[in-house]
Amino acid sequence: MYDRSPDRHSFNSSVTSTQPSQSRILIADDHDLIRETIASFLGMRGFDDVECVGTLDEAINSVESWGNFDMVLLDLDMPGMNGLDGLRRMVAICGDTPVAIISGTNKFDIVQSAIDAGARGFIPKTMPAKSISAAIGFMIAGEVFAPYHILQKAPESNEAFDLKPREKQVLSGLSEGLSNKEIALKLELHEVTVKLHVKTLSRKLNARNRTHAAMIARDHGLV
Amino acid sequence: MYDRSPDRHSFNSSVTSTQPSQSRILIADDHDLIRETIASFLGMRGFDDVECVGTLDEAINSVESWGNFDMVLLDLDMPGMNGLDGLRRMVAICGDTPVAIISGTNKFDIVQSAIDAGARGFIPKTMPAKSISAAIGFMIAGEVFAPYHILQKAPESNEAFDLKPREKQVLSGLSEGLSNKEIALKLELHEVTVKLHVKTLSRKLNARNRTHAAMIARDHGLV
DNA sequence: GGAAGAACTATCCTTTCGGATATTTGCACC
DNA sequence: GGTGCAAATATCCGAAAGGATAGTTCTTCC
Repeated sequence: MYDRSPDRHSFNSSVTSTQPSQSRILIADDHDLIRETIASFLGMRGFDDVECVGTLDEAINSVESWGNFDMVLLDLDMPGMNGLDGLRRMVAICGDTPVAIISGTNKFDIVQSAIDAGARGFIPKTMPAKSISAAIGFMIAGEVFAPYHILQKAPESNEAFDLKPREKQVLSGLSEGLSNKEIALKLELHEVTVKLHVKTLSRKLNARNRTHAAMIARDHGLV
Repeated sequence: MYDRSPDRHSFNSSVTSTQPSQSRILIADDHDLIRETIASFLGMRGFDDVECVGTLDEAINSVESWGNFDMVLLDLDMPGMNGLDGLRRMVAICGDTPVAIISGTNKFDIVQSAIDAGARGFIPKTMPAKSISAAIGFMIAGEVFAPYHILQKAPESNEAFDLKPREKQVLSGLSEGLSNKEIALKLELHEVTVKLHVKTLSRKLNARNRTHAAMIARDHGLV
């Protein structure tokens, strides 16, 4: 959200420099390779002052003793993190400076809860280094960042169920909360037939009953 | 999505330069002020080659005669755009180069459909110039961009129903497709009690039955 | 023109839902 | 200690859902 916190880099201070300027960035990741790769890439992109550590404790230590970072990146699976608890600790001591999670996973729920827990953004490790640095610039600018594609609701794994047309129609009736009789009326079928469709479609969706089927349909965007 | 299109700027070409490098950007907006503001700001940030036009036709003209832009920004409300049609036309002739929509509105649906229509991103005019340039860098890097806060599902008009805690629990059972008996087991209640809750909660949600209640719950994000 | 399969219909039966009405329990507030 | 209220429980009953099995159209395809 734009109003999430004050933008420490004012408009004026930026227009007089060109891009990243003097940003201090802290990277905390227990994999040397990843850490160094990102660090070196950031260095080339003008983020000149990058510090690297391998655990949450070291990261907290750095922040507390050196402070005034412009951006903190935390690996979600790093020692000491304990899920999002580590993030919360870091956010608490970081105040206004943005803290972002960097992780191998890219589950929608995790991204969501990370940001709810105070993260200024979420960077998947699958993201090209070039994009990562753009994202970091974005977060330093005060925005909240998360890659578009994982913000999308589940990839609409759609059509793996191969429902027949009739079944789809019945399913859509289901998700309106209609009874079999009402669906039958609507589709000009007999109630028994609708019951049959409900049964088979439920089996295809692997649903335990009509309600479950409707929910599954909704989750997969097939209504 | 990362695989949306080839990344014309390879990793190597980037690491040897610092940041934006020589990117040609086309801005199409009918408001002089906005156009010039963005353009001048981009110029200061190293996007050295920015061209400005005021209508879709001019924009298309520029692309066709000069070509090889690295990024095209289209105002959604500009003359000639006609909603997303203009976007589609531009995308069609732009090939791999990213086309983004820039607009005053920030409705979730519009963002969604713009990207579905081929936009590489969506930039609200309320966004600070600094963030805009970061976003542009991000899109040039091959990513899809949309501001986090409008990607969030509709503001969860939530809690207009004032369900009691038990009712919420039962509701969540409902939306898993559980039977009353199963819900009772899970919550350590008796089946009859669950039935009572289902009835009252359905009335509160204005649902015609359990399935409908589950769908309404899902629609309003209260599960 | 017969085989195969899809969509639909018919019966039968058990379980679950949904609704109505009444009673009990526990808690908070004078 | 009585009043009020929310949550839970108890019966009863008709309607709907769910499962199984069998039969009917109708088309398609060889």
